[in-house]
Amino acid sequence: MTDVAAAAGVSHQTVSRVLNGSELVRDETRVRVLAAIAELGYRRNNAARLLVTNRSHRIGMISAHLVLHGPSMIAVSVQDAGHKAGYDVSLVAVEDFSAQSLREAVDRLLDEAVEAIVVAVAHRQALEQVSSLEVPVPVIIVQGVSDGQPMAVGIEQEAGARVAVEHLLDLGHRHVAHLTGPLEWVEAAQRRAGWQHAHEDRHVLPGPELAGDWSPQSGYEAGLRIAEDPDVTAVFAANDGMAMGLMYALHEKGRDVPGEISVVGFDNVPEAPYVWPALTTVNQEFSLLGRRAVELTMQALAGEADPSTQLIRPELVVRDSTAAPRPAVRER
Amino acid sequence: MTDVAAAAGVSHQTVSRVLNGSELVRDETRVRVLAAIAELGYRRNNAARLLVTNRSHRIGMISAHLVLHGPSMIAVSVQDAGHKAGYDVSLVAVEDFSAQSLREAVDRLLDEAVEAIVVAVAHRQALEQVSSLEVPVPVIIVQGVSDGQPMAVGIEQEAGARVAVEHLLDLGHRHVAHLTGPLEWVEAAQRRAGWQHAHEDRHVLPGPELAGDWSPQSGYEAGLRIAEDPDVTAVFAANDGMAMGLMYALHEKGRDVPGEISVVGFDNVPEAPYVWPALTTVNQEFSLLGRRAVELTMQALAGEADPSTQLIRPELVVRDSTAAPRPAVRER
DNA sequence: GACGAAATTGTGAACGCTAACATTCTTTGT
DNA sequence: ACAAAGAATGTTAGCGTTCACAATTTCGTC
Repeated sequence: MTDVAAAAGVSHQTVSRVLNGSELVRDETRVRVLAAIAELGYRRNNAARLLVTNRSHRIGMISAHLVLHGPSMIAVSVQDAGHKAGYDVSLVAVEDFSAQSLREAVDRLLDEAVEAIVVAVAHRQALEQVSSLEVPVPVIIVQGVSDGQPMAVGIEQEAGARVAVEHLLDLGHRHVAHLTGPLEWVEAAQRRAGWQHAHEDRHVLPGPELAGDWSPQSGYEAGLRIAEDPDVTAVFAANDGMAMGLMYALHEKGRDVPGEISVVGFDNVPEAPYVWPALTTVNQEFSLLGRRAVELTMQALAGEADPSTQLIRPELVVRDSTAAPRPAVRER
Repeated sequence: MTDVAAAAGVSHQTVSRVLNGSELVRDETRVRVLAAIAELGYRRNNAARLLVTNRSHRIGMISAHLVLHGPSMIAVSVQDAGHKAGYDVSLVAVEDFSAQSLREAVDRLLDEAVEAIVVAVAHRQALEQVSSLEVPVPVIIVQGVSDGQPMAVGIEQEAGARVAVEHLLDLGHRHVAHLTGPLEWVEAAQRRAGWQHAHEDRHVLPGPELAGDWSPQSGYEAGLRIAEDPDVTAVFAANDGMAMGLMYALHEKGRDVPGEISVVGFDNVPEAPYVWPALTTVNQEFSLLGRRAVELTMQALAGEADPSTQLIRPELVVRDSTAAPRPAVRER
């Protein structure tokens, strides 16, 4: 900077002012400085800047299970929205949800001088750990959010599950079976709750509940069992991957989808329209989620803490994997 | 740091020494300093550190199309491997491959004081732009790598494509059609080359070539056309998403897979085993790729430039979407 | 044509750390 | 017991910015 100042015949402070867009510098001077900067290929040292300003323009994100569609989309969208807001985003992936590894993740981010931390881990345990941690910067939650949680933005999982189940009930199915995600995931628990409540509202008992782990493999295994049960005419799987595994098993066992059994997924992965039959599922607007998360972060940074939870409502996408039950089934 | 020094009754330099693991400090003193650090909750300021050492312990990564399976896996694996090597990884996603946006991406990373840049963009144009850019740090390429390219680690796309096509030819198909990715992607071009060469080696003409864009949608459209062509008994799709769209179209048109037409994909996405029929595809070891990329980066940083290209050989995973052609087809 | 206010520019210190060198303690050998 | 070598610690000076304030210039006014 001193070199630039010398080349432009001004003081280093004037160079600094030009760089920071101060009004207090004559146009002519500004031009000279800019020219000197260009000529010398000068690039300002952000470490020095951070040292004195204490503002890193960086936010941290803690994430997990980035191989899964949802988490990875969220990570990308937060990163993107952050960049657009002029912030760098540091991502650290955790592999388990112990107090220790969360602590490490937070520490790593704090070492990078992040101004806020976005937590995108839907594990119940993780969220508890995080909220019990002493963190000297704002913490924003973007997954596994329940209503009334402060500093959080999420997708209304329960509403999404409800509309999926209601769609099936509306088609005439007496009840709907549910293949859950791992219930330690808030998302999974909320989708399950939505499934239950949809039945309760209509005063019918829900169909059988099977436990999955998000993987298509677990969907496949569940499918093998469902194929044996003549009473099941509709299944709501907690994500598309499991729905696909499930349909695979049904095919394998010669059960027709949707002729004999209807299937609904959740997530609307890009492949969903192209499995056979095209999967009816629930679409989540991840990019909107990222944008909202960053907006909230900016508010927190500006001190305008808005404690209300922002919730985004997902919507059902009807395709070919759902249909009315066969008349045969309805005879009584 | 001064506070810690005071609390421990030593000079700030001794604290610095403890923090940097210097040998030149008595055990007893070290313990005192550590205690003071713990008590005061002291955390060293990396900006100040970077300012004087000029080492950021950060590497940058330029990526694109993070919604796609491959790029996103690569991003995650590099990030992960980087962390394990003690480096933070800054990711910036580019949306087009103009000189300008690449320049911006590089500048953004340089502003973050990265010590090296990993480029994970398989677009031919992007790679050309990047190599023509003046970048004051080592640049490592991890996608769209061709043999003999310096500072690069990649997956042998052509070999992968070859083994896929040879599998089909071995099953007795006379030739194999190919659904390409966008050919500006080096990957797509290489897979296409592998498909061609496999045919050349056996002195047979390749089947028809159709242009796709990675999306299941484009696979679906290609599938509609292939379904009309009685001469096509086997298709090699350049990625799994297109393969899935393609199979969907074939189903829709009543063509049996693999009975009438065999299909091979590329990538081995998690859903591949659970589409119907389970997709034969080519598996790429992304986590290995990330590790290798970081190894190479570390070498470059240490000045041991190894100009040889590291290539990883992908392997075929045979599932149910491929079979010998029907005898009917082979009658002549 | 000189006065004051506003606009523009400059000066010195500080941010928290490490590098380089200086100093003070311990040993060790005789 | 004393020098010399080596181990452990301390001192000082930056790294490249911005901040707070001081100094200088410019301009409108009478």
